[in-house]
Amino acid sequence: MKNEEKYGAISKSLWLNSAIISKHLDNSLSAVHGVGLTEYMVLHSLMAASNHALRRIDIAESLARTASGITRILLPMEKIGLVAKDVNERDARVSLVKITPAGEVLFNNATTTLNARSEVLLKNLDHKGADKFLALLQSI
Amino acid sequence: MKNEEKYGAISKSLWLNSAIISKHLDNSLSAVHGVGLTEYMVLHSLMAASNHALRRIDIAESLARTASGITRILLPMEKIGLVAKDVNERDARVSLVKITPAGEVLFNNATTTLNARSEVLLKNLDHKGADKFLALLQSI
DNA sequence: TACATATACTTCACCACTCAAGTATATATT
DNA sequence: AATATATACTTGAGTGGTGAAGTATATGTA
Repeated sequence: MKNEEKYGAISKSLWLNSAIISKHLDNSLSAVHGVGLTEYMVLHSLMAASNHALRRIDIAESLARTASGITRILLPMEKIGLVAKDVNERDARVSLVKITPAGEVLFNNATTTLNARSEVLLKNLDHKGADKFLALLQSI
Repeated sequence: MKNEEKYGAISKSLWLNSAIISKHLDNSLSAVHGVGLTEYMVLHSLMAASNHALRRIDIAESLARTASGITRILLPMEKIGLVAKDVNERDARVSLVKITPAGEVLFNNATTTLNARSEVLLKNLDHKGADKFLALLQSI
């Protein structure tokens, strides 16, 4: 019984803080740079990839989105020139995505915003309920 | 320079894990109970409130959503009987929301699902990159 | 070689939001 | 009491997704 209660508190701390934090960061990015957290994460994945290119389905899995969601997200990103299509010569089914120089610039600027915003968020959270969040993660 | 780098890693760990975790939990709740993480959080807020009732605008703020978003989320929740409207006699502008018995049942079931799913997630994350996440939070 | 099955997307119809603008009620100022 | 301003929503138009079904290419099996 006591373990159940304890784990319930851990779980709650996890979903509550995760949801609120990611939503706040998403709002900040949208307001300042016109891209949401998902778009930023796509750029981040591309930056981390070899050749700065990835398959759509791999992006989907790593971001916990569906393939169709990635298709829709990439469409406007291609239009404004943040990413571009690339072909895979060995498999005509895949449509690789690569980041453009403009995409890299936006990614770097957005990273600065995100770092600043994270700092503020962590301080705010500390006042309210972040201590539980921390305790949770230490206990894993 | 070194501090900047270190904080950058902390920030990244924060947004990446928060976004992925909340998305996974959202997906699980939707699949099992037909409600998303936002709806669950609304129910949670109501359960925690005195009289199990809240103003829409307070829900919006605590969940980092807009007032109009809350209006739209509550509409289907009212239709399926998870919440109900209540009036504030002192201020005719406010439209209080209260949780129904059916809402409480769903909330309790969803909590069980969420706890189980959180446990799995935390274990999975440990394999990949949760250690950074933990290190981050310990360092705050 | 032919056929079944799997993979990598894309498209359609729909839900989950956001911002800007509108409505109704409350509060402060004169 | 009259008017300006603020608050608590709601509505319209548009973006960020989802699941199911469709298309094109690849792979395994007889």
